[in-house]
Amino acid sequence: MSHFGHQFEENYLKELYKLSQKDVKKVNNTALSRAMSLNPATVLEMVRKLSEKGLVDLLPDKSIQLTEQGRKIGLLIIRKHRLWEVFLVNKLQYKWSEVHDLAEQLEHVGSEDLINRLDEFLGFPPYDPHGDPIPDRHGKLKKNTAIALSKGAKNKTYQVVSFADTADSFLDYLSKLQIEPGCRIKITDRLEYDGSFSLSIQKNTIQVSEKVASNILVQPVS
Amino acid sequence: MSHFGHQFEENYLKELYKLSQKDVKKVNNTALSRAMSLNPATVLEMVRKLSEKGLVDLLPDKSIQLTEQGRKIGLLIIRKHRLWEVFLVNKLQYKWSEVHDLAEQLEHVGSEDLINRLDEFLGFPPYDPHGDPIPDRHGKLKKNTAIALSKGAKNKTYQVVSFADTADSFLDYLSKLQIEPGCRIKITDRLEYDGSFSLSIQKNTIQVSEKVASNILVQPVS
DNA sequence: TTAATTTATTTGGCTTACCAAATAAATTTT
DNA sequence: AAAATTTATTTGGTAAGCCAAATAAATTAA
Repeated sequence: MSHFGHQFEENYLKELYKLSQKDVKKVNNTALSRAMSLNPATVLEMVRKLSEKGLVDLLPDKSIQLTEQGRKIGLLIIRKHRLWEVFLVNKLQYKWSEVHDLAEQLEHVGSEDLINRLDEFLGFPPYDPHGDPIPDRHGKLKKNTAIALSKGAKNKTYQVVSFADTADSFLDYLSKLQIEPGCRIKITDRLEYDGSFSLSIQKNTIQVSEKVASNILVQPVS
Repeated sequence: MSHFGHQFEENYLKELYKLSQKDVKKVNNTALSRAMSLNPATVLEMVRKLSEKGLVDLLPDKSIQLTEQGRKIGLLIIRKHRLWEVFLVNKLQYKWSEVHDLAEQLEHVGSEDLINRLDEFLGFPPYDPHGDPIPDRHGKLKKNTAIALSKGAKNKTYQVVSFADTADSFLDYLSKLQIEPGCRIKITDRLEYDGSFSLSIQKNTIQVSEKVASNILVQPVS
């Protein structure tokens, strides 16, 4: 079934890359299984194959680590994903909240050459429509200094950079609240009871849960 | 493995559609197997599944026929394939001879909405880079009425559809003359002596040999 | 440190799309 | 019509990627 190229492999490597960015601690089998919504047995099996291929190292403490080669592929998939998102939004007039699922399919298509051409066609965009930086063709990624909005302080204003959760339903919810990359949000209050936030956005005040706030990545406005 | 959408199904339906166009005679299991380079047992199995899904009819004489529903899907895949080819050639500067494999991957991506947007983005091209007609969103397929430019009439304007000769050197020559699919050419004169043509392209007038003109496929502009 | 819990691993099984080889059925040659 | 050939179908088997349930090992709590 080489019909499918290395789609499965690529998804594992991409997820491992994401996890390695997110958490400081080691990535173990349970973490990866949960992140991918797959059975641990399945993941263990696959991870061993990746290890045989030299894409992953299985450390003695059972943590899973990308090799240099594996990291490169994971990052390439992220690059592809984000560039296709730019294409869908800038060229095909999709809303930024609609493109994730399509990009998940497109990210496995074709060659590195294709994505380099797409990059050029799009004018080498540095960020995707969600505000996430796009790795360049050498794998260089801009540093992201964003914090979760939930870590912000009352009465301070922040600029939205990107979102930690990329589910379409979440992005859809955000766009209905007019929360999008680049916009400004002031934390007007916080409810101790359930940790929820009152936010002021363009003269509207809205309420969001702590979970939502923790998935909105922002930068302090100077 | 619904992970892969209906990629397999789609390939069978696409191939059946192509066969139904090509040959007048019935399509049997052997023909389909050969066309797809698959074992007859494999194909029989799959065709039965397609039949259960109402995408294909198995006639008493063992011939395989697309149902209306199946035909629609097959044609949609062809539409997707050809539109992606146009994208790759017109926007990403691929050569016509390089795009088939990539288009075979892209044709299974995403939704009908995606391809309609792509269609619009590309300006509703009637033909792909190989000169094959692209079905419109309603499944209407233009009759391929392309003729060689050398068969055209003086003082008439034509739109370039494709090229009969696909040698790199020829395509290179054409692109230097700014002759490309979709562009308009008016035949301003013809030299009886050697059959060569005077053409007007975007306010420039150029001379081409009869041989060159015979390899440029065009459509009359109404 | 013992018990409880969490994590890792093994085992047996499922489904899908594939194949080779055997048999059955139909068609073509002779 | 009988023989030869081609086509259709059946049978048994493979590899991937997945899962549930059982067991083993490690970690955390008591």
